[in-house]
Amino acid sequence: MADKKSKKVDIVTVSKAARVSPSTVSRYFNHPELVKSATRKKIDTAVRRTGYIRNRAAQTIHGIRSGTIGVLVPTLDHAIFAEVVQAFSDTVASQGFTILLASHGYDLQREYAILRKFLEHRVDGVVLTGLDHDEAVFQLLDSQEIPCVLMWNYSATSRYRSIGADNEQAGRLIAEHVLELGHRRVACMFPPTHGNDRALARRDVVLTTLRVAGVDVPDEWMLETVYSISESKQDTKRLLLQRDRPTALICGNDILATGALYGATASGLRVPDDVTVVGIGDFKGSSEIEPALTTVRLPAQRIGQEAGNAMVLAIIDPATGKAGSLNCAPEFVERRSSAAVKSISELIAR
Amino acid sequence: MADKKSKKVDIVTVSKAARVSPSTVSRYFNHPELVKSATRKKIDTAVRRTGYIRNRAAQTIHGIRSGTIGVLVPTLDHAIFAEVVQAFSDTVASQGFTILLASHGYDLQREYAILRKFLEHRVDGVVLTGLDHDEAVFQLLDSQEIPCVLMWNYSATSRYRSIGADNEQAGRLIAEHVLELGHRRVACMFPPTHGNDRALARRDVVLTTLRVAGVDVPDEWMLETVYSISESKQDTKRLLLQRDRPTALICGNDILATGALYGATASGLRVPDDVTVVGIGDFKGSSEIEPALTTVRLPAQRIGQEAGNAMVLAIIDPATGKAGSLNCAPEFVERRSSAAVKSISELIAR
DNA sequence: AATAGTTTTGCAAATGTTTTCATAAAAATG
DNA sequence: CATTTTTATGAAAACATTTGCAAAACTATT
Repeated sequence: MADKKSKKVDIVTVSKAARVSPSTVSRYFNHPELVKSATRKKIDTAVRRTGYIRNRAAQTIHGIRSGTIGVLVPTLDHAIFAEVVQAFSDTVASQGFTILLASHGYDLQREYAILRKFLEHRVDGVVLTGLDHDEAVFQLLDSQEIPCVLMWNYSATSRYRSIGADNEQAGRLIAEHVLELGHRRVACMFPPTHGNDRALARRDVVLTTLRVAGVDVPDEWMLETVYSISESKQDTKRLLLQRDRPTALICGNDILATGALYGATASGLRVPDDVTVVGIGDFKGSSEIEPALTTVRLPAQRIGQEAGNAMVLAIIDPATGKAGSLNCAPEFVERRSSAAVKSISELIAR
Repeated sequence: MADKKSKKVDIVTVSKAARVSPSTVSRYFNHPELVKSATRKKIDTAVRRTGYIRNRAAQTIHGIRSGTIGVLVPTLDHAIFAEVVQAFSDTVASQGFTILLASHGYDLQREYAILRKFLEHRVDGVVLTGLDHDEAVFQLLDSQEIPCVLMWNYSATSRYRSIGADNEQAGRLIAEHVLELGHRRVACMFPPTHGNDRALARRDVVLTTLRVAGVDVPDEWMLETVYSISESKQDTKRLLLQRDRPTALICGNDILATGALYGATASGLRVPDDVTVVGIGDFKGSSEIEPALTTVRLPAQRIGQEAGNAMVLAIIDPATGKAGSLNCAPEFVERRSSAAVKSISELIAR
């Protein structure tokens, strides 16, 4: 099979080989029930002999769906996004869709450019990460009337349908846990919030929750640390080596928390006896690390699936598909890295 | 901008708005130097006013490149693949290409189906992961005369151009290190090798290198463990809790090694004093974990970039672009998780 | 101002499909 | 067996572009 002088084989090549008209070949693919089974057989062998592969580009200009979905993430380098994308991709692939993937590296200008490129490819739908986007992005989306879902974060009031976890809830859960354990001297470590509404939402709510409970985080305990285990390990060591150190460290995500755990160990401190460390995310490995990390689970896989299903529905049935946002609720997970303050150390600290 | 009754705006809508012919609008995009700057201006505002977005599908049927590259990985759920894909994507994006991404989950049948789908979309090139693929896949590729690179692994004799690291070399490096440290009682932990030529190559060469040095790995020390920190932690605990335990554990990748490190800690053993643990990969976090992991670096980012550059070159200049395979050499990285056997424990063991 | 040369533009054909409509073939009905 | 109904096929138009060619509009040269 698959020779035919290797010159471009199109639907008319096939139709000649099968001695039928091009229309019939087209029908063979799109409405096989309309073609007699004898003809079907002829075409079948012709397709095989010629090695014909359908040309979706040619279909697409007839207003037929392209079968692609544009997925735009900040980066794939954070395992958590990779996990979401993987789940999304699997879900839509089972319905025959392929994803066009691009990342903007937290640069909102690039996001607009990439979106345009997606639209040039006539994607059937678009998935964006997070709630905040450039106004131009939203306007472009509006003008194209194309299904769009904002994945990863949830907000009841998002401009487009959002499917994801409520970051405020996640932040509140972890802050409340730390408070319940009796900690009053707490430090925070969050990633840079520029162009990152997830991190911003989490940080704000953590701080507010603490403040409401009468706990203020001094500036020098308010760390802004880039998403990296090594940076976080460094910063944690610096933080904990001071004589006047916090009894708890709340990290904006589990990567930072992992680095913090390593940093504490490297400083000769025991977690949770000397210091409590908590994260947000429940990434892979968070449950296995020693000590296992107390965190809040953001159900990445479920989010990817739900978003995938929602997207496919919106594409194949735009009427029904316009349903609302979906909160894949974060869930507090208590493990070994957090413990109640020791009354003695608390006393000494005063 | 961007209204125009929101009905389909195509190149003729624009041409009418600008009072020129469709051909001129087409030229404006494809050969701007051929259109007078006054006309260019007119078209420019018309495009803006109508909110026109080019239709790549319509271009593609003229044999013009689609501007997409199909990328096929086993899964995105392994951070290392995500990293490679990210680097690849960034590299080709800077040249105007977008990637179509799909994963086959180590199922070679699916790989063929996905490749076909890529070809239906008329991708300009295809990237496959690893060296081993179904014969049907290669034949399809042959018949389509489409640029293809095998990413992640290197082999001088691969059927298509391969750009990646030499896994045998990686395996040899780590095995030799363990031997040099004087270990004779060594265990191995590798992922299932079915459909995974990377893992297979590594395991084989590790075993051979050991055997040549007179070290045989008994069956019960030959662990097959799924790619997962928790599984690996479990299996390691089981392995190390036996009274008769190895002095070194060679892991097929850093994820397994990470789990092994946790497992050792959880068993109350110290690394490297009680047992040496080494990995392959140098994943993110491997240098920060306590103790820092001795491993072999597979330069994921570089591989992604090189593959991206090679692919773009092959697409825009098929003549020159046919260069050979590229070995992004693995590099031994000694850190804290490995140490020479203690003579005493060695004596006892004998 | 006429001519030649150059730049800019438009017309029409081509690209690989799908789809509507009409016709031909087959099956069902009397 | 003739007629009607149903089913299967083909012809041609449509889709959104690009491009080769020729005509038109400028510029430069005399």
